[in-house]
Amino acid sequence: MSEPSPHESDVPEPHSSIKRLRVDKANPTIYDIARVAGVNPSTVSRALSKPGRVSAKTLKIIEDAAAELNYQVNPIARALPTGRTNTFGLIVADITNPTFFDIIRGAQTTGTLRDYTLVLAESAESAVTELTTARRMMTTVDGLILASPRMDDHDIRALAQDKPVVVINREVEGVSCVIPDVAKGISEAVRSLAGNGHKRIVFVPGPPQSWMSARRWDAVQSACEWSRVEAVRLESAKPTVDGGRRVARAVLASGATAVMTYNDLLAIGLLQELQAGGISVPDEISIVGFDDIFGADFTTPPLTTVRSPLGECGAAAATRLLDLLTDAGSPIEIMQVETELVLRGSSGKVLAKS
Amino acid sequence: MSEPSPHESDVPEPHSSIKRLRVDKANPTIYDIARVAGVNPSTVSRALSKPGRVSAKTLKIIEDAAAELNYQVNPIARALPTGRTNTFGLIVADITNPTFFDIIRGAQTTGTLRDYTLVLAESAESAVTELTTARRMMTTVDGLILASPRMDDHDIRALAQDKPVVVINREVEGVSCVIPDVAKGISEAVRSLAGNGHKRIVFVPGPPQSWMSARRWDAVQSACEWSRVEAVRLESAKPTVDGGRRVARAVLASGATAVMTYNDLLAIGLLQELQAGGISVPDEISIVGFDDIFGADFTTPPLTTVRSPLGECGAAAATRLLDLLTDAGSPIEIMQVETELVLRGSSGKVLAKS
DNA sequence: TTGTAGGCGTTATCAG
DNA sequence: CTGATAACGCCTACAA
Repeated sequence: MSEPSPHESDVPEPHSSIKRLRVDKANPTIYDIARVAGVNPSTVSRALSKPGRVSAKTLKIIEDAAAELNYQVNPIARALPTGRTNTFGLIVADITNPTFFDIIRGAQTTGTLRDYTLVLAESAESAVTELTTARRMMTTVDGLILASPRMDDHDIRALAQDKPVVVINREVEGVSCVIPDVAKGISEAVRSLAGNGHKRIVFVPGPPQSWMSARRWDAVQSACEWSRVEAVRLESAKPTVDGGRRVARAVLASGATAVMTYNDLLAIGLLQELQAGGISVPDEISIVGFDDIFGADFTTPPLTTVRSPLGECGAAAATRLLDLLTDAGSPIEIMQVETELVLRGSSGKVLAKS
Repeated sequence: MSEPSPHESDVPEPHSSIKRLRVDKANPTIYDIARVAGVNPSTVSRALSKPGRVSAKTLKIIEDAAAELNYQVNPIARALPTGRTNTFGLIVADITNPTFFDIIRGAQTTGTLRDYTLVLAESAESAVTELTTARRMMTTVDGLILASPRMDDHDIRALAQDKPVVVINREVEGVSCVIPDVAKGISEAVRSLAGNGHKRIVFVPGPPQSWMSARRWDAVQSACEWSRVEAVRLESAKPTVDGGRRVARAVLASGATAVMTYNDLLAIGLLQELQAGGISVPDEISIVGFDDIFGADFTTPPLTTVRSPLGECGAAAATRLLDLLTDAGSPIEIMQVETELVLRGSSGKVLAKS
């Protein structure tokens, strides 16, 4: 018991090359570079970060040394004195919802383009989780994108006071937002439905806290008014495929010949449930979704929907955020992106019923 | 001229509350806490990180002070001495591909559960981008998940030597992997097709570098052999809906009555194209996809597919990684997750043609 | 149990 | 243009 086995394995050290004594060091620092380059660490720092604050000659020496040592900056060491991490956060309401996939994608892609990396989190549709997550993130990232946030305007503004914040799918006074202009797409949709003889449109709203849901309903109402079509609204539904299934009965009961849903997920669930119940779409009832998510055109009939350029939103938000991070002040606070009707098979003429 | 105006403004200082002198400081540090708590900073550090290394009394004092000052640890300051960021990276081959959404979701969710935050990046299907990204990430995160990596085994092992790495959808010797066991699902699928009278199955492979694609083809071959069905293979196709459309002609030309595709995207594109060409599915040709991605059941007929539990893969990989991060050594290197046939409408009996 | 002192890898402020 | 030297905020032996 007193003698621990000296060597568990006597396997010879692989690749034990003496001349690489320091070259293979796990994480070479600017001190190591300084040593082989024969300069002061601070000079190395300058050479590697600032552009022309160092003579061309020593720059070369330092770069060579860095290359030889296979040096990589330590981002967190750099972040400590500077406070910048070259990182931005994205918080989505529900990572389960494909709507956000496009947003994530857009943000990630344009972030990478500008050498920023994406930190992703979700709020699980909870305002408090969202705020907590945001707060924690704030300490790590340079800026934050909030996609369809559920927390108070107040809290959002508070966050924005700390570091740049961009909000997607909601308008918050005093903070930069990118919001789809629903008016155009919705009026196109309503006009199309009206043109097909629909007299009564029922709207299936999403979560009550959803700013976007309210905006969409507003737009549906005014478009209907304009087109002299009656607009009715159901109770809030969970914005999922299953939520759509659940709402089918109420939709039927509404007596409308056309449905517009808060999002495509609802529309798809509704479509499935109606078809399962023997209802023909669009002959008996027309369905119009919202967003044009991935898979919206997989259904039969493919879903007519008001496309919201989600990917663009994510990209625009990231661009805006990164601009805020570099430029000092940019006046524009609200970016609108266009929505448009994507006419597919799930909407059409109203057929005489009896 | 000799008397300067004594007070430029006589306006009383707004909100000059003396007691908040330090309370409202932007970013309180453990030093601030130490001051108000009347202890040494190091004690604060202990109190806030270590469990029972501090007396209950002073702990209370410190916690109160922290709460009062609204203290939040600075993760990057903490990361510098410890080297741990409570962060893990996930690199996916193509953020455009819905297959990865579930993986992302699974990883994000279980990461959050264990108080880790997710850093997301994509390699755009490029081996070099992937390696570069991975290298850069390595400096910031505690561990890395590689989903369907495209780089060399060698490079992956090199990364894994630095920090814990878990690979999804590929087997790399010496590094932890979570891979769907395709055999079960595929043999179920082939048996089902054989049972429906199919004598010749054509397989549409994915990207040539895809380890998974090769495995799937292998499994299809051996399952077919076992079921005494002929298996043929087409050229590699882009694993997208569009790729699926493009391959329709070749599928038809193969003379097979059933197709199995590398993934669902291919299957869906193929389905659409065949139907557009007046071919009836599954009456004239059966289609079996792979993965069971979101939307696979939106089609008409809904897609029969070999489900790969993507979300589970993401979750399992994250769990494994986090275990590696906390526990010292865990022997298990390969986690297999089961695949299973999801029988839906796109496959069925072969009908006599003429 | 608590305080002291040094360090983590960079940047930043001064001199020189 | 370059070299010292002090932060940045926290952790961690080591000592008291």
